[in-house]
Amino acid sequence: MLDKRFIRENPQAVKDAVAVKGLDLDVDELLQLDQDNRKLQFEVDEAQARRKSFAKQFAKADEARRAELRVEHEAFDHQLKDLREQLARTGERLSELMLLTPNIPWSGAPVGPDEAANVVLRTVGTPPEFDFTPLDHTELAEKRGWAEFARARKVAGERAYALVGDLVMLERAVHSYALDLLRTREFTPVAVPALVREEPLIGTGMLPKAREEIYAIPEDDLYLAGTAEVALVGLHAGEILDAARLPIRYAGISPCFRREIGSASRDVRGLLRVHQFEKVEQFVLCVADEAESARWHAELLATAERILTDLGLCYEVVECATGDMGVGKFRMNDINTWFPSLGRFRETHSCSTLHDWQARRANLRYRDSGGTIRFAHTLNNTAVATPRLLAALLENHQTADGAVRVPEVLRPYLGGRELI
RNA sequence: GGUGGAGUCGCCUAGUGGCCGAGGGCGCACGCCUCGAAAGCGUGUGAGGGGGCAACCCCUCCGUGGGUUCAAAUCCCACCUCCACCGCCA
Repeated sequence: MLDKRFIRENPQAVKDAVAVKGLDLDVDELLQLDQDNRKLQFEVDEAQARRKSFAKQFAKADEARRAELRVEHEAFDHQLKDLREQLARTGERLSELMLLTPNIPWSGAPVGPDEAANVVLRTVGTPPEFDFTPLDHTELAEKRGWAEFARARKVAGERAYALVGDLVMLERAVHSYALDLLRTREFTPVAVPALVREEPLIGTGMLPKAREEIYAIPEDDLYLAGTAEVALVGLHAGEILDAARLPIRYAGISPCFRREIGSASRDVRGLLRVHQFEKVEQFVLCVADEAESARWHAELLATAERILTDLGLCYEVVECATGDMGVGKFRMNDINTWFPSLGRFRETHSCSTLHDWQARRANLRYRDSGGTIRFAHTLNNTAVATPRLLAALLENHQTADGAVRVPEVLRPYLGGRELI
């Protein structure tokens, strides 16, 4: 969400953002509604003031005067009710549109309608070369008895999987390693609810835009979150934090659920695109300073890169285009990891700065040293998301005899084993 | 799941229809006092929206949403959350 005052003063910037992000939002309608709304607000305020003085007169009046006042009030009351209804209507429509206002993307973002316009900033590491025919992760996992697909689908439908044996231990190792690394960087581990209410989904910007991507449990008015970010922002929604508490750094862990409606019948095989997965998420809540959040963005990105380097994986860092970054984002960098079976890079991490767009929705503020209340900046990036990252580890570190070399950083979590 | 109780300005609390335009205490800030501090005394101390060039003014908010009334923190209804006890349960 943007500041109404900003929209009023910079309508063109908002229209440009709508255009480069490929959105459908009538900014002029929004401006008109905003104007109407303020006019109505003024009229209601005036009427309300009259009503208050009315009630006061009434309290002091004798019975005869009261009878008169009652008659006068009745006419006036209709008017007030009518104004209130009008205000409620425009207010409702206005907030609907406000929830659709995009963040203004940073000037360095490539302009383009989708990921085809993304720009690769750097490639780190080299894809492995095999002197044997490598298996894809699905074949390898099945060969080693590390996953159940057919049986899992009996239980949970398409895209379902069950990890088995050493692959479970590897998943745990990857998560433990990521959490430990983040703890050394003063990120507090938080295990958050994945089952969430509507408010935090609106607060983070997942709703109303991505409704079809989210599992809903209507009996209980709950949803399954697609990322820990939902709960992490939600934890502080509505609060006014003391600036001394910032920056807040969380390593959020949670199961993540995605309906993958937009990707129906893509990547249905294996562990690349699943409905339920596990993620360690990096999250930062900091003061509303562009330089400050830019520094955190760089650090979140660097940490993710460090993780991939530690895991011995080859990756590329991408500057995401305006049309790919999503409504709320100021800047987004994806990290794509090399998958031998695909012969290309696939997204494993996504690093985003939202400026105060998310904080405005979640009403998440802080009091700065001068006592001024401001909306905070929020940022997030994947640390590790499995099983997609496990698939990368299997494929990149496989040996000729169907084993997988364990990256050194994971060995302490696997009883020192070099191979699984 | 059942029964009972509760949710007020950072914290504690007063407040059963008009004097609440929300009182008090704690905390905090500033001032006085002091060599300095503590104590004491005094003053101030929520958020959001709107109007005006401005000093300033107005409106909304007492968990949330409805309702009753000329008038609601206060009465009614629903929901949310918390507490206690009972039942069930990984």
